[in-house]
Amino acid sequence: MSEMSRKEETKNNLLDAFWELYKEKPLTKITVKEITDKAGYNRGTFYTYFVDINEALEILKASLMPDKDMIINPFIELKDNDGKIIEPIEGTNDYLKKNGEKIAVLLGPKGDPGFVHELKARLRQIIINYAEDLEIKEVEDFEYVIEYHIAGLISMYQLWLEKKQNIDEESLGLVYEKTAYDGALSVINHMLNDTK
Amino acid sequence: MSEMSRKEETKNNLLDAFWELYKEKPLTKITVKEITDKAGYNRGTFYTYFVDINEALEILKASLMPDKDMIINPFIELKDNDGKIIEPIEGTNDYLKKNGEKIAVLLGPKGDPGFVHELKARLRQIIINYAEDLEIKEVEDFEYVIEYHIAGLISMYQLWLEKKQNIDEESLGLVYEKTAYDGALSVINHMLNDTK
DNA sequence: ACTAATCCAACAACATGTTGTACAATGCTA
DNA sequence: TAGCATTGTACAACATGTTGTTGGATTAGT
Repeated sequence: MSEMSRKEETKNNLLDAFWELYKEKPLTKITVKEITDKAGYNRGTFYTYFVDINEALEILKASLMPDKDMIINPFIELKDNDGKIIEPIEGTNDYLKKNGEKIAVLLGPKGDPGFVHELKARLRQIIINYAEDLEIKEVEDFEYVIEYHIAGLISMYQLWLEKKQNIDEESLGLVYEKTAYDGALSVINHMLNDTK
Repeated sequence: MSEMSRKEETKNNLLDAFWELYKEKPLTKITVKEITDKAGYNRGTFYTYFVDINEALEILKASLMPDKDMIINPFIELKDNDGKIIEPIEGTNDYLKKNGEKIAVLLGPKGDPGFVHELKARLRQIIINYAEDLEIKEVEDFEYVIEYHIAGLISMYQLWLEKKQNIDEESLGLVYEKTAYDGALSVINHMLNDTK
């Protein structure tokens, strides 16, 4: 572990305690006293670091936001003009390894819609910037396709976590690829017609 | 307007007032007093109808949940074995017309993740029931494809509302169809390669 | 190196606000 | 006018946000 001032340490302890509670119950039921009790501080101390509980959550969310330079790859496989998949950006996997559990909670049914919203907006922006470099024409339309795909992907991943990984990662990957490249409705119709 | 008992009317007034506040600020900052002041009742009256603010939200959410017999169509166009699109269910449009604004808020960045989760789960279940009647094989895989599509569609719709309908409904419909039938990544790659 | 001045994280205590409940008094409406 | 719906009021329990104090660490002066 790296050096840490007392200030930083206390703040982290408070955030950790808050997170433990956040995993268990809705924001409305969490009190400052609970947080500080759990972290082992006086209630007043909380207010030297945060103006209220909401701010604590905002700080947590911000710390989980990916940098601009990360994360493209697990969400979308961009290909260049020759059809070659653009290489994943370094650090993405570390990011997910470190924050995956928390992110899963925020994406889940007790999670935070603001987080999901911001996350999607960022990913969209990253991809759109890339597209603008290529002087793409139908930018508005493009944005909607991206949105559809990002949301679908996040949600698929979230469902997988919720179902306790009931299928293995490879299978999920295959389903994902088929869906994303052939079209969800095509795949569905195909599956339906296979039955007869 | 239809007949309404005093009791129903009061309850509705309280729910309306709550909704006005909910649109503006997070649940944690809303107090019972604010609600009853806005609705013009005594604070105690609130407690004859709800045990707490959370319950008020739950009731609101429940009132916006689509019946089992509705809503398939705007989210997915199921086709039968001959490729004919199954007819939309009656009442779906009325439902969206009446509740669209509220639903948009609940799906949005200040919305409720539980609502989104429940909504997706219901839609998934409706479709899966349908699929099981047809004795479909790969049920697990099927579920993920559905999830991807529903989430993508909801999110696309939500973005459209957020962008104040910056493209017209027909265009959105076209983008949607192309994406859902040809695959988001295929469409994206196609758009990118069109630039050069 | 020793002391004094300063800083500042953490705390206890306080004032104020909110919650949930109770119950008698008042107002509507059928 | 009888029966509910709503009000007004009060209360205990708890939560919030602020203030002034304490004591250990950090810095500055000699």
